[in-house]
Amino acid sequence: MTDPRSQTPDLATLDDQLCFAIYSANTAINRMYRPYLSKLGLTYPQYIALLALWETDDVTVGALGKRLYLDTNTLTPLLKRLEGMGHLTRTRDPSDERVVRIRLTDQGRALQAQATDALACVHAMASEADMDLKPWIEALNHLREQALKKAQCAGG
Amino acid sequence: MTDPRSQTPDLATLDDQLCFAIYSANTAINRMYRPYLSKLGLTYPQYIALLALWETDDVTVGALGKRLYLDTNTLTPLLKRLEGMGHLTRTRDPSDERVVRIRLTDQGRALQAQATDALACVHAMASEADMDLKPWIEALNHLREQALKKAQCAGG
DNA sequence: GGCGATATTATCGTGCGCGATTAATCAGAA
DNA sequence: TTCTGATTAATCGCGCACGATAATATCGCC
Repeated sequence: MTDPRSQTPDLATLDDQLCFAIYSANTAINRMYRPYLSKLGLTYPQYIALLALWETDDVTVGALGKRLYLDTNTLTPLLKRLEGMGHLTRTRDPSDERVVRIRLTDQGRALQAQATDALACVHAMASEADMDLKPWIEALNHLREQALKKAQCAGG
Repeated sequence: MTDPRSQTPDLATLDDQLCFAIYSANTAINRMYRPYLSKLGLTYPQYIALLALWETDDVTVGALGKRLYLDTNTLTPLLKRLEGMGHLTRTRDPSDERVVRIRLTDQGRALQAQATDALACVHAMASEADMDLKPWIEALNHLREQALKKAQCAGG
């Protein structure tokens, strides 16, 4: 216990922190996508939302939020902006007026083809770094579930 | 090519996207930390900044920004809030009035000991999930560097 | 010394992310 | 029917992330 580092244990240094590694990797990926997405007039979260909609269209705000792990306080204004751009429509479900259904427009669907540049960039990065993305993605998804479980525990 | 999924190729599905895996893992980790940090009156980015300062104190805003991959437009208001809480001081360097030096107060240094709960939570998660964090962190740091390189390329 | 170029930090506007609250609708019981 | 509680979405305020711009200080060159 006379380790000189006992005052600033390894656990507390920035490079040893999982939180900083994920935080900074996320902003870095965001910055990598940004130039491609700005050509399409999209932000990163808007792109993420469109990814979900390209996969499953005609969903409620709540269902989309569950898919993206976001609440309506984040989604509603984001979706309004995408609606304003003409990429989707937001309409109350006549059979249950509480629900708002999100549907892509033709223009919104057409965006998917235009977004290939961003994807190509990621794969270029992966191949340059000799990385196989699949295990990464699976591991990160697993990590997310673990963290969410812990978050629900503590946050009650 | 008669695969029904040819209209929505695998590349474009949410769960196969590295960007979504990191994005959602980051928000999940954020949520895991939140209850512990809110007890200390800190936000997640404030905690990240303090991690850097606990490691290296008495730095300029610019140097801290380089360490955290953030610019002054993000850091200045964040540091002002930490200053307002009494965790650090912001003083112009008399030998170069352009520079602002950030120094932890005793109170700011004392926070490090109080932040162990958050760390314990991460390690509990890791052990429950049978994860060795070290290779993860190294790999994520590598990923960040690759992404930043790509970002500078494209955005340059 | 004076002046343009560079460096460092601060400011402003927009769009997330989220805790807290509110509003509107629906379902079911009295 | 009417009232109560639950569900769904929207709104508000604060803090971060960042592009763009501005303000101040320093340095190099003449």
